[in-house]
Amino acid sequence: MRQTVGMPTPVDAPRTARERARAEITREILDAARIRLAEEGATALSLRAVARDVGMVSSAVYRYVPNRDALLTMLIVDAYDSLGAAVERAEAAVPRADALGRFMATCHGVRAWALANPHEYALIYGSPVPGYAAPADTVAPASRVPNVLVAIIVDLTRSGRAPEPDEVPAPVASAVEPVLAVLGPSLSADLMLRGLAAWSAMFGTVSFELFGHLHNVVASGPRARKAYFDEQMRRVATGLGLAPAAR
Amino acid sequence: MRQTVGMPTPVDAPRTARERARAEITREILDAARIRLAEEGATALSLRAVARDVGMVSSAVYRYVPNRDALLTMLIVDAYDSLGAAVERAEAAVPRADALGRFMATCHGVRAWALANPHEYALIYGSPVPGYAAPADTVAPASRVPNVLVAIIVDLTRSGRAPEPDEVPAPVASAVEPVLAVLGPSLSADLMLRGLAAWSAMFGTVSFELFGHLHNVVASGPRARKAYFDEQMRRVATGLGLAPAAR
DNA sequence: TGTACATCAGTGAACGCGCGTTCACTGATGTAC
DNA sequence: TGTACATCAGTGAACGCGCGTTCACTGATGTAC
Repeated sequence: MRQTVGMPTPVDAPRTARERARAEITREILDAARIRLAEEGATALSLRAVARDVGMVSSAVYRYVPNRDALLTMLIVDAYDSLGAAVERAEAAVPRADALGRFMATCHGVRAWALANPHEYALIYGSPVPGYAAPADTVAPASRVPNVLVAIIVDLTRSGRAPEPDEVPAPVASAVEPVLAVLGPSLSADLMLRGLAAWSAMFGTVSFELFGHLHNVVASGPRARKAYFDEQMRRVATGLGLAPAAR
Repeated sequence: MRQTVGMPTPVDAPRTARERARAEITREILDAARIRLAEEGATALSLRAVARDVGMVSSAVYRYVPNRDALLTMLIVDAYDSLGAAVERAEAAVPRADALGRFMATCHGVRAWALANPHEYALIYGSPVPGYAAPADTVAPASRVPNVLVAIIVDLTRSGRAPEPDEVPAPVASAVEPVLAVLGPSLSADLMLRGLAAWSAMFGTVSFELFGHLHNVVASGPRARKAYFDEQMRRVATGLGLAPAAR
């Protein structure tokens, strides 16, 4: 259940033929579910349809998945992991000292993944699925992108290039205490607020594009859309204190 | 069908008893649908349930609503209008010269409405409903909030207090041509980009809060959440060129 | 290495459910003369 | 003002559908001696 598709855990590798088959079929079920999700969206996802796709009778799926909600959870974890891995990869390809480059790679990594996987994006960043409550398993995968952003900001402060922190009103400072405690004990409240703003702007901009709110607002060609996103993120980066000419 | 609930059109008022009854029952159906929507979300919305709520047999609803998609469209138009009216009201209460105040009133108006009507918010700003394509009727109501923002920016430029426009790369300038043509022929591409950023940040921040992404990030009390939002929007305002001490 | 038993995967039928939509119908309201 | 006909609202039954989940079952795979 905690097994991530495409990333077979080296420990706990299946030994017997039965275990091998079980792991493989579980993967097949998740793959089929992901395709269904991509084609019809989360709410139309049904166990019966998935069963048909993998060539089983519907009741047989219950050997692998306890129920529909569990399947949704797996897909959510999967989506967060897939997005996280893609973004980490994109960001890691940029030299550590190039903070602006790392930030822009992160932004474009998120957008590219979202455009390639719109329904999975909607599953995790769109309206919550009604009647479904995300369990704790999703927290860690969901933190992968924020972690990347925090790392960029922390590196920036370590290198002494972060902007002088502004004063933050006391109620605001205490409002961001939870995230400061978990992610960035070394960061000022001001810098964390900038980071959160960047994070919101990034996903807000992607969501607007993906959910159709840029229709008749930004020219619809892929190049125009990308140029628009790039420019907006560049401006966000400036707000974060990432100088256009890094170093 | 184009009749907006709560705002009976003075022209075309119903004359005969039959017409009066028809208008009233149509309103009852929409009200019931809105309540269902608020309680269970858009995807669970069914014509049969609405029929039960208003005390009719399911087939009778078809006298008033052609089908389920049409009902969804009415609810979407309704939601945009309700949000637009609330925001216009909040913004209009601030003196015209106080640009920052008008902007902040707009932001808080959006957030307050969203918190009060989470499912309606999700309907219009969350994941698109699968298999549903918004018709043209929704364009005008959807523009009410953007129109408010544009008016603030236009007033700002008229009064000569807008920031000096930055250079904008040519591909970006042409990307925002559609919105410049429709909403702000008098605005520079740079200022329009700032406005779009503010718009995205505003809804991005509200969506993050409403869709649960601030869980364990920003303290969950209503006061902390409001303080956080206020601070972020204040920073966005600064980026828009709205000085903290207006005038 | 061989046998007896336990575990597991997958089947097929069934349960009860709610959905959107159509259709022929009754009875009430409106309209034209 | 009164009557004959047309329009409309609402009923009730039905169609065909797909869903999640349970259950007793067969047959294959694994394990202990």
